[in-house]
Amino acid sequence: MAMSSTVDKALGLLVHFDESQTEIGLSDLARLSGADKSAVLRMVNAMVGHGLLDQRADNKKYRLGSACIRWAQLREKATPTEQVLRPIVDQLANDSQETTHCSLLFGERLVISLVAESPQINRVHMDLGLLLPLAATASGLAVLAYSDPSVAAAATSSTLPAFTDETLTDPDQIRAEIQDTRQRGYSISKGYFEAQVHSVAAPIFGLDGGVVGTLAIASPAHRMNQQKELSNGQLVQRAAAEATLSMGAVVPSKYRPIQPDAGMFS
Amino acid sequence: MAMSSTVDKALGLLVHFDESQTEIGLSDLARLSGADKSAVLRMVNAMVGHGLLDQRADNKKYRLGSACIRWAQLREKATPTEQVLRPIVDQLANDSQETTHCSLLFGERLVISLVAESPQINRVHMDLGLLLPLAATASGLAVLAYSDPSVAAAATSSTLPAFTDETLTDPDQIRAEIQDTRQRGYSISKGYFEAQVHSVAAPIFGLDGGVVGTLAIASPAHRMNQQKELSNGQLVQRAAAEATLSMGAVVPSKYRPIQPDAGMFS
DNA sequence: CCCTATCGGTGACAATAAGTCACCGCTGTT
DNA sequence: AACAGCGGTGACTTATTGTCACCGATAGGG
Repeated sequence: MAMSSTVDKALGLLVHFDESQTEIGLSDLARLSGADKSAVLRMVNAMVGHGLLDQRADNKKYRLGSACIRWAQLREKATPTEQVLRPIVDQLANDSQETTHCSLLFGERLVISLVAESPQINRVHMDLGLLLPLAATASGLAVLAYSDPSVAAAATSSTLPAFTDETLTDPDQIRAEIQDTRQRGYSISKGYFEAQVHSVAAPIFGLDGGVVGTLAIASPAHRMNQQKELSNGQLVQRAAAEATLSMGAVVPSKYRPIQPDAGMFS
Repeated sequence: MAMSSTVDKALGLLVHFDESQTEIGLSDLARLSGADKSAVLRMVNAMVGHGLLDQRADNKKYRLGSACIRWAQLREKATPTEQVLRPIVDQLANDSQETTHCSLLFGERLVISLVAESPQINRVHMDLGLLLPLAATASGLAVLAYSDPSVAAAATSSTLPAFTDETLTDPDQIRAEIQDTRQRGYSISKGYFEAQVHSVAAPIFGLDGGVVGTLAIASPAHRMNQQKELSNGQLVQRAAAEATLSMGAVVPSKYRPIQPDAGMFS
C-alpha cells in the first residue's frame, strides 16, 4: 500500500502549496510532510534545481517555480481538453452501461461536446452539438446549482418552455430542484427534456472555480429506479471530479459530495 | 558535478518533453535519459501518481499531466512577475555596479517597469514609468533585433526624432545597428537617448517566444569603455536569459549568444 | 505463418542514495 | 545572556534504487 518511492515523497511535498499557503519554509515543509528536515532539504534542492520550486532570496522560503508555467504551456499545447475528457466519458459509459455525454457551458446554454453511447441495445441517443436549456435538463440543473445565484435567477425568471409533459415550468419547482441537487451532489431529470429519458448529471469546474460544463448519464426511463439513480449519481459525480482535476482545476470546497477515491492530489 | 538524487533524475526526464515531443513512450524515455527502463518506470509511475505526467490509455505513452496546470495557476497567483524580476534587476545592478532597469513592451514603446540604481555616487537615474522609443535606446534596439521584422520596419520607416546629438536618425543606421545587435547578442546605446549615458540591453522572451521586454544597464559615458561594454553585455544577456526562464518561457533558438551557466533546464 | 524486434512491464540482487540524528551558525525574543 | 527557532551540514545505517534477465503482447517482414 505505502508505495514509497523518493520521487513520490518529493512530489508529495507540493500538495502543501495552495492558495492560502503560497510559500513554505524548510522546517514547516518537514513538519507538514512528517519527514526529516534533512531529507526534505535534499528533495527540495533537487526540485529547485529543475525550477519546480523557487527559493526566495530574502526569507529562504520555497514557492512553486517557473518550470510549472513552462510545463503547463506544453501540457496545454499537447493535450487539448477533448482528449482528456474523452476517456472519462467513455469510462463512465462503460461503468454505467448507459449513454453518457459531456456538455460545455456556452452562453446560457450547454452544448453537447462528447458522447459515448451505451453498449446496450435499448439505449438513449444523443446528438453531438445539441444545445441544452439550463432549466430543463439534468446537466443544466447541475450548472445552476453550482453557479452564481444570479445565473439561476436569470434562468428561472421568465416563463419557461415545456419540452415534455414532465418539464418543470414553475420557477419555484426549479429552485426546489436546485436545492435538492446541492444536497444530493448530482442533478436528475425525469423526462424533463426528452420524454422517457431519465438523466443524472454533475458539474465540471474550471480553473477559476466556476462551472464550465457537466457530465451526464442518460437512461431509458424504464431502466431507471431508485437504486440505479443513486449508483449512477455517484458514478457521474466521481467522473466529473476526475474531469475537473484533469483540467488542472480543483473541486471547490462548496462541492463535497463524495471523495474521489484515488485522488491524484490525495 | 553529477549531483544525482533520485528526484533529480526523475525531474530530468521532463526536459525531453517539448513542443516537438509532447508524448514519449517508456523505452524512448529510458533511451533519451540514458537510464534503465525499470528505473524510469518507477520514477514515471510516481510522477503519474501525482499528476505530473499522464499516461495515455491507448498507446501507453506519457505526457505532461494536469498537475502542471494546477501548479502553474498557483505559481501565477503566488508570484507576480514583478517579484521574480525584482531580484534579477537588483542582482544585475550589483554585478555591474551600474543602474539597471527592466522595461516591458507596451505598444510601440517600452515602459520602464523596474529600476535598481547603481551603488556608485556618480550614477544614472531612471524614472519609473518612463516610455522609451524603440529606435533610439539600447532596450528598444534589443526589441527590434529579436522581434518580427515588420516591427523593425515600422519603427524605422518614418523620420526619426533626435533626442541627442548622437541619436541615430537614418533608418539605414538603425538597421545596421540591429544587425550588429543580433551578432553581438546585446544592444548598445552611446548617448542616443540621453546624452552622456551609455547602455547595453538584452531581450526578455515570453511564453510565445516573442520579446516581452528587456533588461538594460545604463552607465555614465565616462565610465564606459570597450572592456566594460563587453562585460556588461554578457551580464545583461545572462540576466535576461534568467528572466526569460523565470517567467516560464524559453530562450528561442535564434537567440543563442551565451549559455546561461547554471541553467535550470540544462 | 512463424520469426524477430520492440514494446510496456516485472522481479531479484547488488550498489547506492535516502532516513536519521547530532550539530553548526545565524537571527530574533525574552 | 540565554533561548528557541530557523536553514543547512555531515556521517552512519538502512532502505531504495540501478541493473539485468525475463515475461507476454504486439507489429512487421520473410
